[in-house]
Amino acid sequence: MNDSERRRLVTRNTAEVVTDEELDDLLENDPTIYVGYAPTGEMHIGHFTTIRKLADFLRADLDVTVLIADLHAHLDDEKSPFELLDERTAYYREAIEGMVAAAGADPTEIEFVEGREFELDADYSLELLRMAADTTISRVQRAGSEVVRQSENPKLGGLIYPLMQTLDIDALDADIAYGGIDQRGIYMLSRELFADRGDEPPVCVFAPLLAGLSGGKMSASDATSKVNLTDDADTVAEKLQGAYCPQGEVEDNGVLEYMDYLVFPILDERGESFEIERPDEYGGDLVYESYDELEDDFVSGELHPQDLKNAAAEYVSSVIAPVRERIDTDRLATAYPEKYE
RNA sequence: CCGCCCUUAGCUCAGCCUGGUAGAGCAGCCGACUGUAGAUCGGCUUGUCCCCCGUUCAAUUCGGGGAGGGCGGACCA
Repeated sequence: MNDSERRRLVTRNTAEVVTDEELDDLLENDPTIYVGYAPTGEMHIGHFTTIRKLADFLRADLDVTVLIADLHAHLDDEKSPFELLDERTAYYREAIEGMVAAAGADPTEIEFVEGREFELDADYSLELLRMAADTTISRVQRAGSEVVRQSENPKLGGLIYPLMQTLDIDALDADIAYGGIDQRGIYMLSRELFADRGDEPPVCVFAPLLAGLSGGKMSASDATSKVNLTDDADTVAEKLQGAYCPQGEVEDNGVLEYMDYLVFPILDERGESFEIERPDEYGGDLVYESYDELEDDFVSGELHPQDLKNAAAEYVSSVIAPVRERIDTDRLATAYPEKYE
């Protein structure tokens, strides 16, 4: 595989790369890339869009490491109780493997690591303390503001969080730090801290974040604003039916984003097209080979939101189906006892 | 260790002084209107009033204790 093809695989469907030049340099060798997920709430379709890209990284022949950041899950305002860390870690790993497989790659090629395996090592702890001694509260707060839960009475844990994430890059020997664009603040701080220590800063690749179905940002607490990986076909249809989707508008349109970032990339991989059934009175069925064609028709008014929603629900459901089937519901229940009695 | 303040609907809070089991805004849900959703209009729901004990016919309200949280003081050897 030549460099430009690798580059295309690594960067397609991303929100930002910092920096392009540094990435090019790395791709001349065999770079390692890592992404971390804190096993907090149930995984949803937003995770799928970032995880789907891991398949691209594997195809580009990168060394992919996935960190299940168990300590981070607890450190961030105790989103996960300490006692549930093991169960949630197991659930996250299983779900992530399912998503990678659903994206057409082999999950066994990924190296999975858990935070407690190395974040408690003496040298890691020492570096953490040295970093804490040298970093102001406001800088860390600002870096983590998009990721760490904000509250009136923030815990110390939320300040340690970005520092540990920075040390993880080093500890896992990652040349590239990958994550959602919400991670940008933390990784930009990481790059500065690396430079301060005289180390080579990581290249950062950011995935776009899916908008919420109710318009605006996706909210973890608003169940109707996102599709869960365990949602069945009817639930998916119900949620998409209720989605904010103004005719002809692309802005804040969650339904279109689902198509762009999730459905079309996967259809692409399978070599399938997007087919919309439409009553004759409205013009009959439609077929799209690419997202751009679909967006054009939507903007022009040729494609009505209701017809899009109907088809979108089916495709979204079919895309998450393999993940849904792979998730062990008993494990899910023990990982979230307050939700599944 | 000491002092002061806070804890009421999913969220932000009012009510408590002058006891009679509670309200607003937002959110949410339903209906109307659009071939979707939203916006708009109409309607509706929601509560161990942090816990325990006491006073009282009656406590969210008064008294005592406790828990959780916040702020300040003291200490700076």
